[in-house]
Amino acid sequence: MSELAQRLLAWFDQNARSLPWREDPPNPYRVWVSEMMLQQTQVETVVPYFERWMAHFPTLEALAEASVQDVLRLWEGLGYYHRARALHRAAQVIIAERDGVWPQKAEEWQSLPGVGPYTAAAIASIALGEPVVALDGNVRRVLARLFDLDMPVNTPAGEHELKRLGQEHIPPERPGDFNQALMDLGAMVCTPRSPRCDVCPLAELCLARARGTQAQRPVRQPRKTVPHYIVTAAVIWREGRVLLAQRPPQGLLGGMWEFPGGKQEPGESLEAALEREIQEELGTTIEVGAKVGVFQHAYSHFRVTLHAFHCRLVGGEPQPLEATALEWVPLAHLSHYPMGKLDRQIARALMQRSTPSR
DNA sequence: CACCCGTGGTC
DNA sequence: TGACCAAGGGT
Repeated sequence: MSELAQRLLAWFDQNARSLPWREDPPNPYRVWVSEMMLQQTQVETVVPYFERWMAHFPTLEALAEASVQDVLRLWEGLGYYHRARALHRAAQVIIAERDGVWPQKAEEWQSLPGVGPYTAAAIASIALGEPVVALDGNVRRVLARLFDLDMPVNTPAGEHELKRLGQEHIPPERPGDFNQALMDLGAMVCTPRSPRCDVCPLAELCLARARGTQAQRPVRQPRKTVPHYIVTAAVIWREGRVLLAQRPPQGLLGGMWEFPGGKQEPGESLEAALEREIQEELGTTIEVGAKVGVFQHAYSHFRVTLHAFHCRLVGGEPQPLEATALEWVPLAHLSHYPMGKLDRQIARALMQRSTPSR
C-alpha cells in the first residue's frame, strides 16, 4: 500500500464522520440512496432527508412500489428532482428486470438511470469492494492539491489525469474507505477556502503545500454568468380553493406543482404578462388583483424575481394546455403537493395570511 | 461537448 | 450582494 493510502486510512480510522449510511457491512440499498441524494448536495443537507426516506421506503421493494408523487414529496427541497424519478425508476428496473438482484460491478451500476461514473464507482467501492476511484468535487480538489495539478479539473484531460492519479494509489484492501477518506478529508480539512494544512495527515506529501499553491488549486475553467428573469404567478381563487398546475415530467422541476404564470417580456406590465401567460397556459382569462408578495430565487442556471398576485377567473374553465394536470386545492392540502422552493414560498404566504399565529 | 437541472451556505 | 461551491447525470 502506498504511503499516501496508509496515512489517509490511518486518519480515516480516527476521524471518519459517523453517517447513517455508513454501516458494517454496508447495505447496498442505503449506500445507493445516499449516493443519489449526495450528488451536488452536502452531507448535512442530506442526512435528515435520508432518515425520512428510510422511514418511508426502508427497502428496494418498498421504493419500487411507491407512487411518483410520494417519491417527489419526500425529495422536495433537495433539488435536481430528476434524481428522485431516476432512483424510483431504477428500483423498478432492479425488481422487474434483475429479479431484485443488485448489480455486482461499477459498470453494471452505471447502466441504471441516474447512476453515472461517480455514483457507480462510489457504490461499487463501498458496497462491493471494487477498487475504482470515485471522483467527486472533494476528491478532485484533494488530488489536484496533492499533485499540484495545473490543468483545469473540469475538462476531459484534467478528469483523466485525476483518475489516473487516484487509481495509482487506491488500495485493493479498502477501496471504499479510501474514497470516503478522500471525501471526508476534502470536507473537513482540505476545504475549498482556508484549508487546514496544519492538521492534514497528508501535508508532508502535498505538492501544493510545498509550493504554496493551495489557494490556486484546483484550477477550473470559468462558468458563464446567469441571466435574471422577472416572472409572475397567479393565485386563482374559486370557492376557497386555489388552482395548482402540475409541470410536465421532463425539464425544470419535472412533475412538481406550481401556481401558473410566466416571464415578463420587455415593455410589458406585470399584470399584462400574467394575463397573457394564463391565456397561453390555461386558455382562459383572469382579472389580476392584489399582490401576494415578491419572492427571490436562484436556480442552477438563472435567477428570478417572482411577483405573485391574487386573481379571479373571468373567462371559461381552465384547460391544462401546457400542464400535465390542474387541480383546485384547499389551502390545508397544499402540503400534499410537491413544489419547488419558490412555489412553496407562495403557498406559505397564503397559509400565514389565512391562519395567523397568536 | 455545451447546456440543462435546485438548493443552501459562504465570503 | 452576487459569485462560487457542493458526494453529478442526462442529452
